[in-house]
Amino acid sequence: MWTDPSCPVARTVDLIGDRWSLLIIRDAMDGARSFTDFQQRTGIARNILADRLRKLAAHDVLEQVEAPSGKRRQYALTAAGRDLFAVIVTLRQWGERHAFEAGEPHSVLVDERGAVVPTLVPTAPDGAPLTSETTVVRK
Amino acid sequence: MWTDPSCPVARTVDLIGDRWSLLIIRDAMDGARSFTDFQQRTGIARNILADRLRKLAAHDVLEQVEAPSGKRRQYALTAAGRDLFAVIVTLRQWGERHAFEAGEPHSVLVDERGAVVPTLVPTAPDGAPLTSETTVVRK
DNA sequence: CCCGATTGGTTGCGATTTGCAACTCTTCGG
DNA sequence: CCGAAGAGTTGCAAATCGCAACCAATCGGG
Repeated sequence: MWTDPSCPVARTVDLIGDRWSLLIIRDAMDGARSFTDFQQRTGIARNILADRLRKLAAHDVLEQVEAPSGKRRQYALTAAGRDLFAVIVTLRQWGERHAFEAGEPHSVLVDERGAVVPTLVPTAPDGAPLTSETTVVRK
Repeated sequence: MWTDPSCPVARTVDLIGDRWSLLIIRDAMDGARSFTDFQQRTGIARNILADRLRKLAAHDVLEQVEAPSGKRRQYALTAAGRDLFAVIVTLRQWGERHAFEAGEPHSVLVDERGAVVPTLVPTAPDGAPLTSETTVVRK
């Protein structure tokens, strides 16, 4: 089932590591709920969207909920799906730094007061910044 | 060229958002340098690996460097590639929380002292934790 | 200096996966 | 009750992937 069973990175990538799943999750965090919401925001093909929504639901990232006043289905993030927020934020912040020309405009993530969300940096328990050179994977 | 030109998440996903690129970057951060290093660690097909290494180099995530004592090529992360560390860390931490059964063993990321790297949480400038519900994307 | 092993790919081809368009079935609004 | 959306499904054609075989350049030992 897993690409590399002992590595949490590989497992996560197996579950959500394709272009469309990540964009679907992004849009769910931005308020998308219906099939056509997702289809229009991402531009994904409808059959692939149906497949991805099924897989994300099967992996407990999304769930189907009954709309309050009707029969039409809605998709909502589960607790695990909402917990992907940090992943989406780091992808966004990397893109802002490295996928835009200097001065090229892009959207930004702000909190309820309108303040820009600070860059997420891995740190040691004492607060010192960490990099791949100052960390190691222990089996 | 871009799936959604104004969204930094979409741009990042366009560049590195496939299963193999992310695993290649993970392995590069873990010390992989040669073609066969990457091939053996990921298990990727050789032609696909050659293609991904080319693309990652074209997008300035990896670069080819001459090995000190010889002609054989090595791949190294660029500054932009090393800056993906936070992305790999959040993917890893999500996987640890949601892709393993309770009690199922997995590798962990530790700093030079051996201390486990704390969970990365998006926060407001004042340190308050943020979620997708307490943030908004401003165009 | 020569030979076999290793490294770093490339090529061909069959198996999957995607994307597009058309079609269906249900539901919502008036 | 009728027409328009919404939510998928189906049938292809085209693009990707994965495997195995092949190849050229090193490297390493004798």
